[in-house]
Amino acid sequence: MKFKAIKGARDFYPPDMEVRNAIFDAWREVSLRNGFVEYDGPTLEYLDLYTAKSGDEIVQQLFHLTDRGGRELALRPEMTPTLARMVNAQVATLPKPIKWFCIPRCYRAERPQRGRLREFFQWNIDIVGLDDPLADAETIFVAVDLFRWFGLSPRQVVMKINSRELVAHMLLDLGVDATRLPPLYAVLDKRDKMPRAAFDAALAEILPDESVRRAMNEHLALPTLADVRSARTWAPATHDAIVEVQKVLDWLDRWGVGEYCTFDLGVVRGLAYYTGIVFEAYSKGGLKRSVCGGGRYDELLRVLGGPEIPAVGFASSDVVMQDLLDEFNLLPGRGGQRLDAYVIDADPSLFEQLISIVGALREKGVRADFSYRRLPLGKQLKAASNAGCAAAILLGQETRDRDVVTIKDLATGQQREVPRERLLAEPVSNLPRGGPA
RNA sequence: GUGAUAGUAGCUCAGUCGGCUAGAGCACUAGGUUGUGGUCCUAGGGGUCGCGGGUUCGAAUCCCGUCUAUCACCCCA
Repeated sequence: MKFKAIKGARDFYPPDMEVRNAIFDAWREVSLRNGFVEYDGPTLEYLDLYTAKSGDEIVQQLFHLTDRGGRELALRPEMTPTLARMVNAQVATLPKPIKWFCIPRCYRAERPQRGRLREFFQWNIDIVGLDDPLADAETIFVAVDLFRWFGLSPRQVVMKINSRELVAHMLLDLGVDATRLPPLYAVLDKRDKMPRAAFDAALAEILPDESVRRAMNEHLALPTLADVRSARTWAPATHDAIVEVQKVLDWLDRWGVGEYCTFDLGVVRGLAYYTGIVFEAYSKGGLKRSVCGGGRYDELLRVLGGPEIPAVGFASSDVVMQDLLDEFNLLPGRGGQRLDAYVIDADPSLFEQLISIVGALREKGVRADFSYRRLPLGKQLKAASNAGCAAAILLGQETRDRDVVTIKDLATGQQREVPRERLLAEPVSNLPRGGPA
């Protein structure tokens, strides 16, 4: 092959498109049924939108170009800066809270791996303008609601919930210097991925005081929120953070998804801008990858030139979602095209009538097709089956003599005659199943 | 961007101590079948063995480079 798709990009053949659409449909339906509305923005943005948020290093990790006017542009690596820009532009007039979702195509100039490509789709859910644990809880609920949509059980996926604020205040209470927190988050985020010795070494570099390290390791290993609460006498700010996490967990219980959710002090997220609740969903199967992640980012809109306005949200990629569904055999079947009716002539002399009937059916919203070649009846039926069709409509001698057509249910093999006029007047009620959606 | 492993038909793979026109299953196309499909039988198309170079009388097979994929780093927005 002389020409290939570029590295880390995918071709979507019709069967792949079916899977992708099934995931998009789920994302869209779940978003809508939770009260979110869809938005979108440009794929290309000014490069500084991303450097303002993430610093200059980000440039190495995204595709960027200079246009003919000398402007530095970038293919969007994520949606949040665009969201912030759009919200900031109309922040005075948008009714709050803003509940928006988006399914953007995004680009990252990284080395591709499983679950991680250079071109991918992301599902983004954000609530802007509501500083209340209820918003955090609802955001998490939406992610879990998607798992339920696909039939994923609490035995297959888990939503781990934590709070940056809680971790921060715990560490301050335990004697950690405030300036050490950001580098600590980065190390803590990788705790499960690195060997124990490497973790200890990295930790010792940030926290030279061994007694502080020991206290931290002890307290961060506490399995439940109740354990944390009773571990020692915490400062008021720490106590407030505990109460806030408890509220989120209580709301999720009340919403009926408590079984999916668990408190986990190990989830801190690598990103610098998270300010409160953070969460990550994981497969409980072999897939050792986070399938969606997010949290509260109350500073970001201000950093990007807007007012101080609270926000919480998450993102999840179609690549990881597909891997997750595949792992549990929940990918929708690749059934081929869906047709309602395949119209067949038993004799080439009926072909012109066939075309008229196909035209009339299509006008009524019936997904109808036919064979271009005048094949024997058996071959046309075979073509109907291969097209994934519910019904065949046969035109034959009976059509010529009595103006009736024969409708054959391709699933059961049963067939019956129907006057042509009746079929065309009420095609949906005369066809075995399917019909316009 | 760094390192490791792999690449044979659309898919899953056989074939390598270097040797004749490179194979199978599935899929695809056609026929068996002039008014009844899914099964079955037969035949066919499809490969510069990822690409380029080297060694050799001779390379799918050995060597180098490169591309792509996978894995570990980096990063994970």
